[in-house]
Amino acid sequence: MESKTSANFLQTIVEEDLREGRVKDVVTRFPPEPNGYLHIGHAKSISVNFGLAERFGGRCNLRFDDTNPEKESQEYIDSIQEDILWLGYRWEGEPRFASSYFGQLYAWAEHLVRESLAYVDDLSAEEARQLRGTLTEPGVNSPNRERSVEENLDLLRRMKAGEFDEGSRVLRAKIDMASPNMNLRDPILYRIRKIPHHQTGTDWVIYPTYDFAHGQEDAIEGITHSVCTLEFEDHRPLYDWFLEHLPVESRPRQYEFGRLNPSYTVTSKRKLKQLVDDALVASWDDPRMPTVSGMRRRGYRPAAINRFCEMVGTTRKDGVVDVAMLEFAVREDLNEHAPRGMCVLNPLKVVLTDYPEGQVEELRLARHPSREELGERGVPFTRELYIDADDFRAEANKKYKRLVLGKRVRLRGAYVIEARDVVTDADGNPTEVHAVVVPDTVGKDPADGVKPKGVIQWVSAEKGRRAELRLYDRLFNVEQPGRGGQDFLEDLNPDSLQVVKEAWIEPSLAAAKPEEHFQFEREGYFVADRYDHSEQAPVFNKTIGLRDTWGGS
RNA sequence: UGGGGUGUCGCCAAGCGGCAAGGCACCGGGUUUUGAUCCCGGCAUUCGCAGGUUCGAAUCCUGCCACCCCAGCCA
Repeated sequence: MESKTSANFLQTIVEEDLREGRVKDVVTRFPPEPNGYLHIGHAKSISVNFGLAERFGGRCNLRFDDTNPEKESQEYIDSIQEDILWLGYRWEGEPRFASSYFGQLYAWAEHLVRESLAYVDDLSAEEARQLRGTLTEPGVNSPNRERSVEENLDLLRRMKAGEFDEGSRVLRAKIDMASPNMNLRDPILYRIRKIPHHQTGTDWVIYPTYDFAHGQEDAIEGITHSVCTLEFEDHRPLYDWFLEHLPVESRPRQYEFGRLNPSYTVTSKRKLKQLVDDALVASWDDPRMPTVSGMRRRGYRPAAINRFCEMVGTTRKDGVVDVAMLEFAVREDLNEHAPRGMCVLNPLKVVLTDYPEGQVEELRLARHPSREELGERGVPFTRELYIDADDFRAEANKKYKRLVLGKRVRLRGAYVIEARDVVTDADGNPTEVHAVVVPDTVGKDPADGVKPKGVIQWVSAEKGRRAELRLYDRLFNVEQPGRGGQDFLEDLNPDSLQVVKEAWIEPSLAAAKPEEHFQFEREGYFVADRYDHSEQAPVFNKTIGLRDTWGGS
């Protein structure tokens, strides 16, 4: 099960820090802003942060980086916790909130003012942008840059007291307007936002920016290794600047790794939100979404997602990972864990003309081909059955290993049958196949030595149950939706959802519990829908098809 | 055209001066009451390019090239 993987660069760093005594205990954190649902990229970050702590006997905090009440909400806070727990991770103690450090952060802001390292600026956003310079030209100092400590302190306190309008003033660090690193051109520490915060209500009208908050939050919590993604690399000098100039009690270090971008999907929150808002998908947890809750509803198990995250590795390289790798992890996991069952998607009736009417044989079939401990289930066999329409042809070449007129096929776990006749509709499509049972072939080959070439699934027409099946395919048609500056919606796959209203399932399947996983033999892996499935009205979502190496037809 | 990163098989990824791991995908073959699983085998004389150092380089040096990130009072 455990495949051998060499240590990644983060593990190497931690190992060295431990060995050299730079840190005693590893403390990491997963710091989402509660402004959306977690997706596969977050799962990777969770795997990295919790995984690092786990591997070295340390701890990992969950911290909501709620420094901007504008786009945040309790709904997201709840879903994020649910998703992390579902993935199988446990954070240290209670969830933390950046907002609970607002008092300390503010005190540190005053400290910087007193040290003449921060000032209140009256420039409008537009004016500030003008003075910031460009990537190739240095910026220009704000006319307010040299205010006295007293005046700055007074202004800052009045900002906090709510005396000024939104946008009229900000607190900035006094660093270097000519720095080649844009983040060091007097970055903003506080801005005025007169809207209620989901945690602190109306206590505050000024909010710290990410830059002024993150490193200090890490320091407060005693984080040793603050791991984030590559786009924050340029922020590291600023992260360090604050820790150097503030009386913090610990010294966290920031490290960055490359984001996880699977092909054929999108992971930007903006795009995911648009898919939901424009009703292109049903919800954040639509089974086609790359969200954690979407993958859950689709039928991916946490083990598969975690395995995938490990499989792709952790490096400083940005790239696109083939979804086939995720799909492999999902199949590998489900192949081992999902009990088998039979389901007919596109029913074609078969009448066994020599089988007694009303007779029912309760066959015993293993739930899993290699895991005996999973036991057996009873499958009723009757005179009238359904097989898949694709599994019958009046005539076919020798490569076709299913039922052909005049030929034999094995009904999975049951008898070998031989097709004798076919009834067709006006268009010549088969509507009913008449066949006979080859005697004494349950668990045995035919006595006459004429072995069938193939095996197909079937469901008793009398005892089987109807079920709704939701078949999902990739949400996008191209590897990198929107690549080349085009609208990513242009790349949507119009056939990503297909609903089969009346599939037939073997009776025991109706009793499945929501979120129970199965392999419908020869069709793929399915999961009983988390919300819509019931014994009375079974609903299954197709997680993923079986690997199919059959070339022709 | 400033700064910061990254370039090893179609994709991911080991490798850190001694002569290219592994996984996914793909292609063969075997087993099989799932055209699944499983099992065997194949798949980079070459490491973005060009020079240089060295007995010896993907690994060191120099110079190019390509791609990604940064000019939110977002994170």
